[in-house]
Amino acid sequence: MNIQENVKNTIVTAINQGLVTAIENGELPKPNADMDIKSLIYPEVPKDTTHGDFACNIAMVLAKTFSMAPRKIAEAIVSNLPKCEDIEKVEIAGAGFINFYLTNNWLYSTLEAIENQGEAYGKIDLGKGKKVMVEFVSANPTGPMHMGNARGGALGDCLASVLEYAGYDVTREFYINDAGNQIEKFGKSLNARYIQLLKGEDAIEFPEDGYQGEDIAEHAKAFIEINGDKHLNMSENERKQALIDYALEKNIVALKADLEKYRIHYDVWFRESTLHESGEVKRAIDKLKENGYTYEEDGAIWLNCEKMGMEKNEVLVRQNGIPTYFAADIAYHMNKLETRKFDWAINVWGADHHGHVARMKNALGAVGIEPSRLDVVLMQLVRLMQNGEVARMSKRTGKSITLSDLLVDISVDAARFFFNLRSAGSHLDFDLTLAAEQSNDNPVFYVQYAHARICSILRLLKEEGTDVKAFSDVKVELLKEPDELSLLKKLCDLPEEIKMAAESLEPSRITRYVMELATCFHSFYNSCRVKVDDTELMNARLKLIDSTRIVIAGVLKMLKITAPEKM
RNA sequence: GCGCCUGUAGCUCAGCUGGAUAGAGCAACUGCCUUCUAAGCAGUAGGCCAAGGGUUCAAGUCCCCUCAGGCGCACCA
Repeated sequence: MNIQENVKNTIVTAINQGLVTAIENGELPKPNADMDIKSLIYPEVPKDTTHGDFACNIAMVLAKTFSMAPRKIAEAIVSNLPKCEDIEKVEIAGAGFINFYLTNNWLYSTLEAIENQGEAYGKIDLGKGKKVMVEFVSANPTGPMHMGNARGGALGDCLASVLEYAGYDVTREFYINDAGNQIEKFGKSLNARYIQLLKGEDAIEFPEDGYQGEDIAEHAKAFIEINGDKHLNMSENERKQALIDYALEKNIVALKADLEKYRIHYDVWFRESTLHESGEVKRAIDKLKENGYTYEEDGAIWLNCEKMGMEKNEVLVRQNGIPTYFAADIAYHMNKLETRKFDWAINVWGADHHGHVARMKNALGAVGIEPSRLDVVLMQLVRLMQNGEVARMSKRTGKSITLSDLLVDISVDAARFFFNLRSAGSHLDFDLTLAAEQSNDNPVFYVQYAHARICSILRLLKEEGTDVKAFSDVKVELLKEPDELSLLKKLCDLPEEIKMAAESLEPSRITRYVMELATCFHSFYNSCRVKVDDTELMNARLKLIDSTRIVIAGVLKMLKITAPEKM
């Protein structure tokens, strides 16, 4: 049950009825028969609370249609509004706003909803059980994860949680790029380090475009410790393959471990190589051929993107017969949307891949899949700073800075919260030095502190024999201080916030919501005491803060952040 | 050159299908702990919403143009 939505519906119905009556009375002109006036009625929460609980601009919207002054229209509507016990008073203000002041009953019923639903409060049925896959991070398995993956991880994981709350059947997936060029490069790099370790630095030249990181040499060294030098006599291809098989598995295990530490658990780890082995890549290309979107040139097979209104054509199969990443990606999305029958696929990509979005969607259209079934959340890249300067390498270790390095300096709670503070589209500078120094300033502690404070009061009162009462035994109407009401209002907002976060694919809304909720609580805490002589009032406030505790804990759990009872 | 993203307080960012006086946090300043956790609260100050045009009763929000920054434009992924 979404209380706010119900209240809005009540108001829409009332306004609509007022309109209809006014038209019947002849106080307002008759609109065209095909005009759906009801759909134009949008009550919204005014920024300024003195403008009522909900405001509606319908009179201004209809001014032109009716050729009347907005205030006149508003007066006609208001004088014909049906009686409604939830509406305390209605005022016409400003240019023609109709402001609704409601009784507090709807706010009080929030406490009942929280009691009934517990930590599930806030869940809605926007998704109606539709199957959606969120694919995120999908970091290159040739090395450890960087700061961008840290942001993408927090973003994707929380987006998945938000969609779960919104009623979708969500699968989290990691796409392992264990095929293609970068694996080839990985193999060449490993091979070079392997030979250098056994036969000396000068025995083989390190590939120009190879992976320079120390982790490559470490893999080669560990490989030698296990297998000795027996691979030296094999063909280069056999040796490379053995090295790749060994190092890739190690890397994947490390990726899994790092992500688990970051509290991200995937339902599926999907390997690109399986798409090649199963023939799905070939089938995707055949399908494109069949539908007339391919042609051959210079010995390569091309996708005719110009035919789909795009500027540039793309290679699907190289001259050497090896399919491109793009071809595999088309097969992958066919696998998601056709083979595995997901209704909706969401990918979290770094903004540097934005050029790929339109191509991918068009390619889906070309194989007969509705492109709107794929959404891509583009995340702006993280620019890593250290001591106020742009940093590429960690000054401490000399290696590039990884997710695990980050988690040495700041807590998982702080990292997840920080990376979900801003919308995906905002460019982000991340100063590791500052983050480590000021981790106490991280707003996550502000929210956790609110939770701990509530727990502390509950503990104290419990020791004195006072427990939280059931909603039906509490005189909630005693809650009427401004800070009590704004806290109630904020609690009431959660389902609506979930809805907006899900619709806009912006989990950062929820992070900001829970901060605002904490603000409401802290204000309440400073202006109203819970432990007061008036037992009825104490019980009402106790109910209020316990409900707040449940909501904060629930939201933090959704974001996979701990909710400490003491700080 | 073409395309995508961004530009709002000193700094980092919100601003919901256009709505009433543009909001937070940090930094600065002033108050509030013998009473439930001061990791908190209340308040002051800080703005030509990058510049210019347009649409509208109404523009930070929509359209056009310019400027600045980031990122793309491979038989890489």
